[in-house]
Amino acid sequence: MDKTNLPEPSNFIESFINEDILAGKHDEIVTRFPPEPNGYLHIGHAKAICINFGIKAKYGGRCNLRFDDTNPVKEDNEYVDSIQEDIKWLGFTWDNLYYASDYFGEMYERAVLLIKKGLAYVCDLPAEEIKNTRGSLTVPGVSSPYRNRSMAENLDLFKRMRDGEFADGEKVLRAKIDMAAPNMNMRDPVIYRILRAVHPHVGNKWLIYPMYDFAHPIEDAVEGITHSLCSLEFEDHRPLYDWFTENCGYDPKPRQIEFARLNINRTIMSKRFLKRLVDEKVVDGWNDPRLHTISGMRERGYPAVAIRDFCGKIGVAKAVSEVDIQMLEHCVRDDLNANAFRRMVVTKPLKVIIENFPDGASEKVTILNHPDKPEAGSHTVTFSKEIFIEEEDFELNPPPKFFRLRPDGTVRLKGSYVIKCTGAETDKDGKPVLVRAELISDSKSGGENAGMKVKSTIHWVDAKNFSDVRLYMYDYLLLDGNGDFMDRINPHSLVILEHAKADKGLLKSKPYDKYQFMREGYFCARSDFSKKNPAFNLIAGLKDGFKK
RNA sequence: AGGGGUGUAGCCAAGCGGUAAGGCACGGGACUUUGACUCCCGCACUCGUAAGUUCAAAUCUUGCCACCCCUGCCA
Repeated sequence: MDKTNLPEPSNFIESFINEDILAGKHDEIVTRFPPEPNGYLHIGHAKAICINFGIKAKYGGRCNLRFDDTNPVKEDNEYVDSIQEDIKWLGFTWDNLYYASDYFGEMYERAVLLIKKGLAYVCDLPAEEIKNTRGSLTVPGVSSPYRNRSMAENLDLFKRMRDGEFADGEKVLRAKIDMAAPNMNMRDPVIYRILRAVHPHVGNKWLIYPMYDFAHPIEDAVEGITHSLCSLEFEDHRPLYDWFTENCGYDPKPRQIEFARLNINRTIMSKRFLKRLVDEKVVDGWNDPRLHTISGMRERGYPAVAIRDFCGKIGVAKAVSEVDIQMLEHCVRDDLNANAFRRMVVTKPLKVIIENFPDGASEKVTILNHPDKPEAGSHTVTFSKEIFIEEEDFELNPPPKFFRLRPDGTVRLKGSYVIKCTGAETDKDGKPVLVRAELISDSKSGGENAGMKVKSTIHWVDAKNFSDVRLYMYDYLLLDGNGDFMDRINPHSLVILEHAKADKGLLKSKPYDKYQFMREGYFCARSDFSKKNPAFNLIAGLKDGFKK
């Protein structure tokens, strides 16, 4: 590493890395993302992924993907597949793909080494007894009666544990550290347990499985990880982590650094709850668009770049915090606004009849796909005597500062004419059901009066040529105080819109399943991501439609 | 005989002895074929708190307060 030209650190982790480089500890910086394949990745994982892969990019180093699969009872290959897909979709490429289970032989050997050093022993205490003798936060633990078995006996017993001579749970291997340590993790932690389970990656090759605290430092050391980044709850484990790398004879040793995990208000990110939502069929699966799993967000139409941008903006620190969901939405809007194709959609249709437009006639109107990027091309929609506008874009008795359509008022139809309202029909409740208007000739885009000033522009759809689509906009799932699930309606979110009317160019095919609209990358800014605007048209973006 | 962490604006977050970056949110204005976007302007005399050291403290010292994590054969 060039010590004279270190990258400017943007957080405390990078400051540590720079210090280590300056101290001459490393030639190359190596990180890893080590998920346990026991669930789908969510936005919280995205933070860890961005940090680890971000360091790789910044320091020109490496970053591995490693499945931390040391507990076969919780893991499944469905998850190893989804995790890879999600990381790739987020835009990252790992240097190597490893499985912790491929190191089981190495780990076994290191455990034997600990026994030979007198630093580990086989304990026959049942789980309950181990718990009882561990002491409490304020009371020291008491030593296991098996703590002083001879090295030869320990070696023999451990080998027989491996060979299947004992039942599950009958014996464990423990590190011999300090039963009186104030740090509970150091009170002779279990490092191997007997478990008869088929492992998704290594099958039934092993009957004993290493525990996280023992396995993780070895995994990191074997791969030459220089900086092992994890979340805050592992701070207490760092002394153990260092104890294992030291006593198992690894050099150089990886350095564990902890950072605060991501919390976002109003969103569920705990794997336990996510799994419950899926298992209890509250949602349709791990990729349900209402979820903030990576696959759910992909399904909903979040651009990957927005998620990366978000992770960069929230920073990395050690204070427990809760980021406002608006920060995420801002990042989404930012990308959509810059890149998404514009399309018009009317979600609550109100019919307008243009009285001075010939019956049965129809005109073509060309609209830029993106207002700032003519190179993105354009699309054509039709205009005829009857159109739909948004219900809320017309007010019979407009409040002050209402700039859209009103009796005798004018408004610009996006990409088309300026119209003047000549009347309206209401139902028995006084709610407008039909608006009459006339267009101002030559006010059409490109026409002589195209430049005429109007207070506002609204979106519309030709009543003769629209696509009838079902739009489903879900809010975030929330938990109530009792931990039971409930749906909550977001003030700026529409829940279910049965029949929206969209300009014909918008959708490719029929019929639409309920999430297709979002999957195809269209966004309704008004409902999904609008800050507050009462009348804003659909910002639509084809997923791959427009390359920046 | 508990231990380990963290407190900077409504929400994130820089800052590491020289007089409080930036983003989100919010408020005001300009612009606008969508009131969006964009662009300006505003938004912490103060950094959990109380003392102390210093010419100078968010930064150093001490006490106190608040919150988070730790007693799985989970990770």
